[in-house]
Amino acid sequence: MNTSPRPAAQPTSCPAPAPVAQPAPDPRENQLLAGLPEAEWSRWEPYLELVDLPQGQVLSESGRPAGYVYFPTTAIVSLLYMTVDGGSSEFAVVGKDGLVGISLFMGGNATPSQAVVQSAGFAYRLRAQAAREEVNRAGPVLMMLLRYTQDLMGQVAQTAACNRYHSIEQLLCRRLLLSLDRLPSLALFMTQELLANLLGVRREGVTAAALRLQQAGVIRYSRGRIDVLDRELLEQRVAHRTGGANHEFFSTRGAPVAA
Amino acid sequence: MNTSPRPAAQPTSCPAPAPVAQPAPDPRENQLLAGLPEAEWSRWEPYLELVDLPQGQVLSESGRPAGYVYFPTTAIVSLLYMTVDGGSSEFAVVGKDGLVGISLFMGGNATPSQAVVQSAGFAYRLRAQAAREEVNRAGPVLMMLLRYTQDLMGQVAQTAACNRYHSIEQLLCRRLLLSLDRLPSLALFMTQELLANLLGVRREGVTAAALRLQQAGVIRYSRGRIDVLDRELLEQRVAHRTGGANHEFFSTRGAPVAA
DNA sequence: GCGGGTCTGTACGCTGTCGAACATAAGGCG
DNA sequence: CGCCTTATGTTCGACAGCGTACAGACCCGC
Repeated sequence: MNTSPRPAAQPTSCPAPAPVAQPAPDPRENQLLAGLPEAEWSRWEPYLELVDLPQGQVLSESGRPAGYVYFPTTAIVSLLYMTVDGGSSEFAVVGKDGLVGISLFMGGNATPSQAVVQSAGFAYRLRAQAAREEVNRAGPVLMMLLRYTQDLMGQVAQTAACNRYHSIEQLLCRRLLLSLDRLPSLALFMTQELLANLLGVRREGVTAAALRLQQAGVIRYSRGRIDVLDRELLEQRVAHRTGGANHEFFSTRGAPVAA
Repeated sequence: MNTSPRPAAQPTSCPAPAPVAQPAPDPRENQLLAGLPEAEWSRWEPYLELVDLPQGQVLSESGRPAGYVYFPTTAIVSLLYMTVDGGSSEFAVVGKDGLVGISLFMGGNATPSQAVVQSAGFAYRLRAQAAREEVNRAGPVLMMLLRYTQDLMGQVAQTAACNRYHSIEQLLCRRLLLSLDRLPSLALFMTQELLANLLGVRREGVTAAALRLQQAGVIRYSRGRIDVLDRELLEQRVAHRTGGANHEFFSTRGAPVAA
């Protein structure tokens, strides 16, 4: 049984991925923005505001309403479910494939969750009010929102299943892939401690799993930097079982994110 | 590590709760229908069709599109995430508080999930086409849908957290409460085998936990029937830890569904 | 009332994860 | 260069949950 509350998975200031100023990316690197019809897009463009999100920044909290909807391009955001004792558990990851701030459209009581920037980078944001108006038009933007919400639901459901069936190593592999899918490079910047908090396991467990992965030539890492050497192996390991059946999952996304 | 695939959590034909014909309930026992403004309601009423759902019936499957949206009144439906090896894991429970068939509105690629009637009872259903038209009006119905989707997302996220942190006994307590919240009585009709499949644990684990609960006077059970004797105790046990902290969760719903 | 199917209880060995405490290594900074 | 902080590696005992196998108990139908 578990005992002490897992610390909320936030700061643990990682070595900044790149202290150099990155070029500001095109808003339409975000796949949702890219998918908008021309009409909606031209209406939106003037309102989109570029922001540079540092690792650890909290974009929205359960209590107070967030003022913006964020469309990440190079940033990656964790959605965390908060426990009353201050712990947390990641239930979804949002990058250039999605948007942060669904609850703004949805109304209703928000869940006790937090959106925290997990990997520093850029995002474009839109004032909540503007976003809501767009929804009321019931046009393509609403459809986009609904479609994404559906995807997100799938990701969360899968997370639930993974949390039930997967070993630490599998959880780790899946989590690395989730970040990998949303970044251009093969380098991830997160400590084992941070990963442990996101996954809801002990840091030692992550260490052990990471060691195995390194020895197998899947990854190489050192002090907060993880280089993925062989993505295919990573994908295999998500579904790999020693004994009998695998509880392999269907992949939500194009690439075999597996589970 | 896990090994053999958990059997999909479907039939295991339970003793039918009540072979007697129940009186057909008012559609507005469903809380979503009850919350509709008069105008929408009168437009809908003619199209609502009462159905008596037997335990085990599959309302929607990942592949083929479901033809109806269901609003349960006395029935309870499990949403299951399917693994490739035929196993399944419940990620949400829908009763009179909700609706089955969100994906109909949402478009996009559906997740590999299944909606299975978990507790026999009544529901009102609406043709998919009619439902979709209603959404396009962008009126109160859409708002209702969005609000419920938000709630559901919360439930799924909580399930993910529970699956990570909770012991079998806690999972069991939570699951009983989820059903209890959606039924009028204190009697549940589900075998330990079925519960095990829903929770993604071994049946023996459920047996052990159920024994403890019975000895503590929380429940009484026999061959597929579970009577809740003390709901408060049940709620306490969800958050109860032997050792240190609890990872107690916030409750999504009015009553302290806890976690 | 007898048989067979179903539901529940029990036992055993095994492994993964946990909690705790400590050891080593790699950078940052003065 | 040496100190200090942070990240990673290691060890140990404890135990929850797993897979397997089987025994009793209850219900139903013949």
